[in-house]
Amino acid sequence: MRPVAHEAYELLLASLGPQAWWPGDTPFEVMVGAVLVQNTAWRNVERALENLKQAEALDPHVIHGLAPTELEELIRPAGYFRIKARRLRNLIDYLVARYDGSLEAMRQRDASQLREELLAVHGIGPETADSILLYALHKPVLVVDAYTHRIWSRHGWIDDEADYHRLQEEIASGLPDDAQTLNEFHALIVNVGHHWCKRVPKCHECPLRPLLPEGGPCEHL
DNA sequence: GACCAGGCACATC
DNA sequence: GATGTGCATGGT
Repeated sequence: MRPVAHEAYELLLASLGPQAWWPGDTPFEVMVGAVLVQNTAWRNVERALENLKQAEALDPHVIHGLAPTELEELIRPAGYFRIKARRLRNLIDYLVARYDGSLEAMRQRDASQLREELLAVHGIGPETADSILLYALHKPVLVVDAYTHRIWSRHGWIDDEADYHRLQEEIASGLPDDAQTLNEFHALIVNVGHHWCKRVPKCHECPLRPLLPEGGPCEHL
């Protein structure tokens, strides 16, 4: 029997198709988006990114030079704007100080070292770090988010209490170790999250139903 | 008007 | 170590 992660991946890819995911014109935009989307709906992040573009501020050195209140106003639509302005600033301070603002330079280092560096930045936790590694730097790293956790625990594939790393190991060990697949996998999971596995779930129509043992249940069936 | 959204740090016990 | 709380906007 193949790992459930791989079964889920194939099933979702077949039913939903390739996602071509993480909106963003440049790696830097993706990185900024990763901070702005913390516990926030993506549509709100879009407004904030649009503001930054309009102000021609979607650039490490420009943001670096912005006054704190200017940055806050630009990203306000993304919510938690004071906190996020600080977090973004911390991240960009690091990017400028260590890599002269170049994501290309950053990408030359290996993923485990970058992960440590990112986690040392105040305001960057495991998910944000992994999102940057995968979607901005194209490193083969699995991103685990609230949807992943919800889906896996509701189907009984992992203990409810499992932390980020345990869930990440559990799922990643069943998937090929390449950025393209891990990107696609997380994108498919978010798609399921958006449409079927919210707080109020629609399990009956979910494409993952075939993976339930006969008679269910996902916790909400 | 309540509830929710692709986290994280911090306080308190 | 475990549990609880603040942070804020915009859509349903």
